Parts: sequence; C-alpha cells; structure tokens
Amino acid sequence: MPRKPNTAQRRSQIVDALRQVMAVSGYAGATIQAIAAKSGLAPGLIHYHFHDKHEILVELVETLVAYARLRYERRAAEATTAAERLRAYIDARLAFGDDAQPDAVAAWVMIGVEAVRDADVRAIYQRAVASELALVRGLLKACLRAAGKRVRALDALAAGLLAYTEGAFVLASNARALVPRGFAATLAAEWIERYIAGETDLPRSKPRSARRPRERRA
Amino acid sequence: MPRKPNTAQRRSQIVDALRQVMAVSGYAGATIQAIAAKSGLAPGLIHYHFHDKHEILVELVETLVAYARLRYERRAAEATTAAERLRAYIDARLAFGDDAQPDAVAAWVMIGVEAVRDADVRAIYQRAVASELALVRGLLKACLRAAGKRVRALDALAAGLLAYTEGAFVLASNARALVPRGFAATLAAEWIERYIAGETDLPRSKPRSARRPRERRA
Amino acid sequence: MPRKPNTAQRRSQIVDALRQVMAVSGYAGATIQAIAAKSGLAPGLIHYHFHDKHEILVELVETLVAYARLRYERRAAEATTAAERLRAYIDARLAFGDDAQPDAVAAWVMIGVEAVRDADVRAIYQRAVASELALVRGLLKACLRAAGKRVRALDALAAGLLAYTEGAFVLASNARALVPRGFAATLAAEWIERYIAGETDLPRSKPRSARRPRERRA
Amino acid sequence: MPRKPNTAQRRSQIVDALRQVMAVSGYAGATIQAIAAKSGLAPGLIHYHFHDKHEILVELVETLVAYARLRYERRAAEATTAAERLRAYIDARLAFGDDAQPDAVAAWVMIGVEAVRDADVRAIYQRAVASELALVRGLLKACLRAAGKRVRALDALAAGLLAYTEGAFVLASNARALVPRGFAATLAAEWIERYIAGETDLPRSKPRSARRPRERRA
DNA sequence: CATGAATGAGGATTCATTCAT
DNA sequence: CATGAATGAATCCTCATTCAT
Repeated sequence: MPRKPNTAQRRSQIVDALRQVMAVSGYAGATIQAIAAKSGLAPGLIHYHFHDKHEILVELVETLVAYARLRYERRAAEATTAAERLRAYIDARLAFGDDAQPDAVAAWVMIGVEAVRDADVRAIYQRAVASELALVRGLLKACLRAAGKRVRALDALAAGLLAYTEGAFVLASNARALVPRGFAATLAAEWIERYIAGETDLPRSKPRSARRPRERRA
Repeated sequence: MPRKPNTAQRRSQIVDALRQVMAVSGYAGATIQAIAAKSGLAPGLIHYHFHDKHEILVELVETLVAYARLRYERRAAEATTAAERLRAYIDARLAFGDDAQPDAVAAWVMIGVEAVRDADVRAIYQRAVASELALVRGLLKACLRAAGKRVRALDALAAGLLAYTEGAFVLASNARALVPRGFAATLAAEWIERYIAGETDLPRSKPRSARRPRERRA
Repeated sequence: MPRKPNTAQRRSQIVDALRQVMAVSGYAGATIQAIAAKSGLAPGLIHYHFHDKHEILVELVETLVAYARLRYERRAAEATTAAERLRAYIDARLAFGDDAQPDAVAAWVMIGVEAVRDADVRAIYQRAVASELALVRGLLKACLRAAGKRVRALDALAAGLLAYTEGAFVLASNARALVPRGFAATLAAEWIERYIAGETDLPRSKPRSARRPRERRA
Repeated sequence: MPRKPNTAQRRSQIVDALRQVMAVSGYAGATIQAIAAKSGLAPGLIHYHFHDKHEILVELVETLVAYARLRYERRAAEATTAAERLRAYIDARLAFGDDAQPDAVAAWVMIGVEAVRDADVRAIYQRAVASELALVRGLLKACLRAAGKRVRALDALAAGLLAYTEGAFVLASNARALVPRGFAATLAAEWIERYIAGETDLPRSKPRSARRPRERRA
C-alpha cells in the first residue's frame, strides 16, 4: 500500500513559513530551525522537500510574484475603463483587502535586498520588475489616450509608479507608525490623475469620445 | 612617546568599509573579515575600535543620515524660493552629482531591511524617516502656500515623496537596467508640481505677494 | 493470497547496486538513496531486506569473493598441468573476459580500504586473503615441483602475487590510462615463470615424469 | 607588536593529523573533530588554516608524494650502479627503515581510493603515478642495458613494479599478519633480477664492459 | 594600537534508519 | 512487501569575538 506523496502541500507549507519568518527576520535570519519551527516540521524534513534553503527562497519569490499578479487580475476583471484598470492595479498593489497577506509585503522587501546578493533571486526579481513595468506602461498608455493626452515619458512614469510602490512597501515595513494609515493607494491614484491632467492635449477635436472605442480589456 | 590617537580616522575607515561591503553583500554578508579586508585593517583591530559589529552598523546609519542631510543643506543654501528648496531636496536625494557615494544608496536599502530586525537600527531609521517627513512636509507646505493653494494632506504627500525616494533606491539597487537612466529626480519634480497645480486655490486675491514674506530658509 | 517471496532476488538486486555505486563513490558515498536509485527500489525497501547498510556491504564482499573463486574454478576445470592451473588463476584474477564485472574490481579496491575500518569486513577480507594465499601457495608449489625446482619462500611468493593482483586493481581503478592496456596478466605469468626458472634445481634426475602423477585438481 | 604567523607549522601539524587519522579511519572517517583532537587544536582553527577538509587532503597527498621522492633520493645518492639505484628505489618504497612513517602507507592506500571520487586528488595521484612510472622505467632500462639485455616491454614492467608496490601497501594495511614480515622488498628485487636474467641477450660481444660507461647518476 | 591566531557557538546539510500508510 | 515521508544525530563550515604577542 504505497504512501501518497504530499510534497506539494509540504512545499507550500514550508514556503509559507519562510515568508512569515523572512518578514520578521530577513533571509539570513530565516534559519532552517526557524522555518521548521514555524511550519511545525522537523528540520531534516525541510531538506527532504527542498534541496537547500535557496530553493525555498526561489519558490517563495515565484509564489509572491504569482500572487501579486492574481490580485491584480481579480480586480482588473471587474474594470471596464482604462482608469478603472489602472486603479485596480494600484489597489491590488497598495490597498489592503481581504486577500492581503500581511507578511507578503515585508517579505518582498527582504527579497528585494536578497536580489542584490543572489543571482537567481535577482533574475526572478528583475523578471517581475520588467513584467510589472510592461503592465503599468500599458495601463498608463491607455489612460493617457483615453484622456486625449499625448503619450510621453511612459517608461519613466511606469518606473516612477513602481518605485513608489516598492518604497511604500519599505515604509510599511519599517515606519508604519510614521506615515498616514492607508495613504499609499489614494495618493498614487491622485498623483497619476493629476500628472495625466498636466500632460499636453492631443490635437484631436473630440479626444474623449474619439478614443473611448479603443478601450479594451487588458 | 604617546602616539597620536587615530581612533576617529580608524572608525570612519571601518564605517566606510562596512558601507562598501554592505552595498554588495548586505549586513549578514558583511563579515568582520570582509570589512577588515576592505579597510585594509586587521580583523582584531576592528574590535578594538568598535565593541561589536552592531556598533559599526549604527555608526554607518548615522553617517549616512548626516551625509544625506548635508547634501540637502548644501543645495538648499543656494535656493531662494520654496520651489527651489523643494527641488534642492529632490536633487539631493535622487539626482546624481559629484557628491554621490555610489554605495550609499545600496547600503541604505540594506539598512532599511536591517531596521526590521535590529531595534537600534530601527530607532535611528525611524528617527531619520520622521525627520525627513518633517522636512519634506515643511518644504511642501511652503510650496503650496507660495502657489496660493490650500494646504491639505501634507502628511500623505510627504510620505508619498519619501516612499518614492526609498523605492527609487531599491530599483537603483536591483533593476537599474530596467528603468530609464536618471528618471527619478525629474519625474518627482513634475509629479509634485502637477499635484500642487491640481490642488484647490486659496480664496486669497493676491496669494503670491501675500505669502512670499513668509518664506524662510529651512 | 500469499505472494511468492522475492527476498533473494531483492537482496542480490541491492547488493548489485551497492557494487555499482561503490565502484564510483566508495562506501561512504554509497548512500541508501543512491543504492535505492541504482536498484530502482524505494529507500525504505532496502531496510526491509537488509537490517542496515553494513549488512549489504558484508554480503557484497562475500559475493565478490565467491564470484572470484567461481571464475578461477571455471578456468581451472579445463587445466591439466600445474602451470595451466596457475595460469588459470592469473587469468581469472587479472585478465578481462566475458565474465568480467567491470565494477567488481573497483568495488574490491574500495572494500580493501573499508576493511581497515570495519571489523566484519576485515574479517571476511582477511579470510579471503588467507584462502587466496593458500590457493596460490598450492599452485606455486605444484609448479615448482613440476619444474623440478626446490620449493622455497612459497609464502613470500604467494604474498607477492597477491600484492601484485591487488595493486593491479588499484591502478586499474585510478590510473588505467597510464599503464599498458592488459599488461597485468601477461606480466604476472612471465614473472612467475622466470622466477621459477631462477630457482635451484632439485637433485632428482627425472623431475617431470616423477612428479606428474602427483598433480591433482585443486 | 604584531604577532608572528605560525600558519606553516599549523598546516603541517594538521596535515600530520589527517595522515594519522586517515590511516585508521579513511578520509570519510577523518572528521574535522577527529583531526582537531589528534592535532590538539580547536575544530574552528582547522578551518582557519585550511579553507576546507579537501584542501588538507590535497596537501597531504602532495606531502606524501614529496616524502616518498625524498626517501628514494636519499638512498639513490649512495648508489653507483643501475642495479643499486633500482634497489634503492625498491627499498625506499617497500623496505622499512628509520625514515618510515608508519601511517604513510595506510594513508596512501586510502588516498588511492579517494582518488576515484575526487578529481583534485586523482590529478595529483595520477601525476605521482606517471612520475613514478617514468622513474621506474628509467631505472629498469639502465639495468637491462647494464645487463646486456634487450630492452623490451619497459612500460609493462614499470607498471608491474608499481602495481606490486601499491598492492604491498594494501596488504600491509589490511592483512599484515597473513604475509611474511618484510617480504615485499626482497621479493621485488629477486623478481626483477630474474625477469631481467630471462630477457634476450643483446647481440653485442662484450655487453657488460661496453655498457657500463653509459651508467650515470640519476 | 596592531596583528593574526584561537575559540566555540550556531547554521546548513546529509543520511541511516524508522514508520505510517 | 512497498512506498516515500519523517526524524535526528552527525558533520562541515562560518564567523563574531577574544586574546596572546
């Protein structure tokens, strides 16, 4: 009577534990002992399901990236205009909701630092950044067009929103008490809105009505 | 024949080495051996000048905070209007210049993470954030007034600029190749400008002349 | 519905796997996992059929000893003179043939080393050496008599042939490329032949016809 | 008052300890703890003077190779004929003397096995074997010429002598009680002598006097 | 002050062995 | 019998810190 493999559950159990421990202690502080204790498993078992600590980290990074994407997509599915989709993105990243993993933000900050040292993590991290930039760029472009504005400096704008997001994570991790609660999403939305308002109008006579038909679901 | 004490020089030598090593390896990777090698000193000497590794970190954090302030003050000294002073701040934080310490940004990111784990570092970090928030708040308030705008949501705005700055550091450390070179300062200035432009005008009839006398050096 | 016991088959399957793994990785490197992988069995099953790893080693040693004997006996069965029987022994040990287990030589070398550490292995190893020495001694004695030579220094001669054999195994494991291919058997035969030729003649007038009747199968 | 480095002494101390421990326990059994205990040093100190265990092994192999060479050269310095030089070699390798390191033989056997697994060790081992083969080849060639014999099968002969030597080490490690004490050197010398005697004479009329002038020191 | 060796606690990893299924 | 998960002791290695010189 062969035993049923439970590796998938165990792996996610361990990855979850790493996320929680890392959020508090960083990667270096996330000892196998600590991960084992948090997950309620024996230390040796960690290495049965993962070759080494690094492999857990890589899986955590992938998990967080996938989950962030999922959060956006769930919200974007309900959006119909470019502005709503951008707002969905901002909320997915910066607003708290029922689907928030409290540790995920802190863990992501730690991962950003670990990316400096670890080539594998850096690769995933940069892939995530690149994909995020492309997504934001598209969202912004659609908003600008919908607003009848010229499309300029998209790359910088996307980078800026990403920087803002990452920085908001850092402050949330380190200085939560010092910043207004929940400021990030609201301010980001206003920032973008006013930035777009400040852009040059397209020469079109009826920009809004003309552009609206172009809107599509992402 | 008593030697001339060289403690101060040695300490800054060691702190410099920690900054450089941390920028690449993080705090956990900044071993005493690595610091010794980078500073050209013997390992034992590190502990002669600092009680422990943690103390070097604390001094590094203080050094970086002080240096960041210095950079701002040097630039602000040449500014005459509120807008110039804000721009001086943005440039001090986000633009590259002759006084840039390339490692400082990366080291600061690492410190932000270390603050999560280390109470002493967290205290300095939060003090630095608080002081930064107060500074930015004042700069923004002056700008809003100078622009004849109502002063609202200052805390959120200051927090947003700080978040943006911290996040720009993170991207500079981890994803430099993916973002437009030097985007951060320019975009920040435009963002603030347009944000202020979008704020409600004050009911005052002559806002500019009326408010100018209130401008002071920070 | 009782299954047919397959213990014997499983055990030899496992012993075979140990032989193959040991030939490459030594005993310390022959982990249960590796043996399991090589034999295509589950790790847990290894310990069902053997109490512990050591027991597998002991059975491997016995298997190799028995197989080496078998190889000799198959060849000796066709020999009619003392010289032929000695040659059969040399070929069984040192020449390659259809019945060669390529790993067996390497595994035997590993076992020789393990014998230093492990009393059980040492016991079997020494029993094997003793039995080998006795066999070789007998073969050499017969050859000397058949050649009409005085029988002297038999123990040393047997030990020398054994040393040569063991050493040839070592070189075959570690330095195959550096020695002439297949040198060992030929040279051993010549060595013994000339050594015997160099021994003092017996005073007997008709040594060969006189001694032949004494020849027997070993 | 800077401290005087003692790394050289410590390293040889540690290498000595490894040799002694390996002679009994093999490389896998030579734990850092065991080496530390044997050398009287703290475990951590082992890693201060050597990067890892493997590095100690490499240095041990080099040390043994160098020492074996030294033993031969000391003896060869007193030899004047080819036969004496060959005998010097055989004695250096196979006879016990005042300069014998009892553990060295056993350690060398262990190393031969470790060479199978470890590429670095294998490289040194094979270099040692190659150098040994070249040396023996030269010695044998000189002997054959001095004896007025045709020079044939030198490579096989050298390989055979080396195999014999290695095998004698194995038996000395594992089955000392079963073989005649000190048989190896004497038998090797006789073996070579009779082998050479059995070779075909050169067609020269006065082989011995003609060839002697060619003898040189090695 | 300076040097570099020394210590030992702590962490990742391996692996024989056990055990639930 | 068979499977593969689980355990925990053992091992290598790192590194902050101490200390003799």
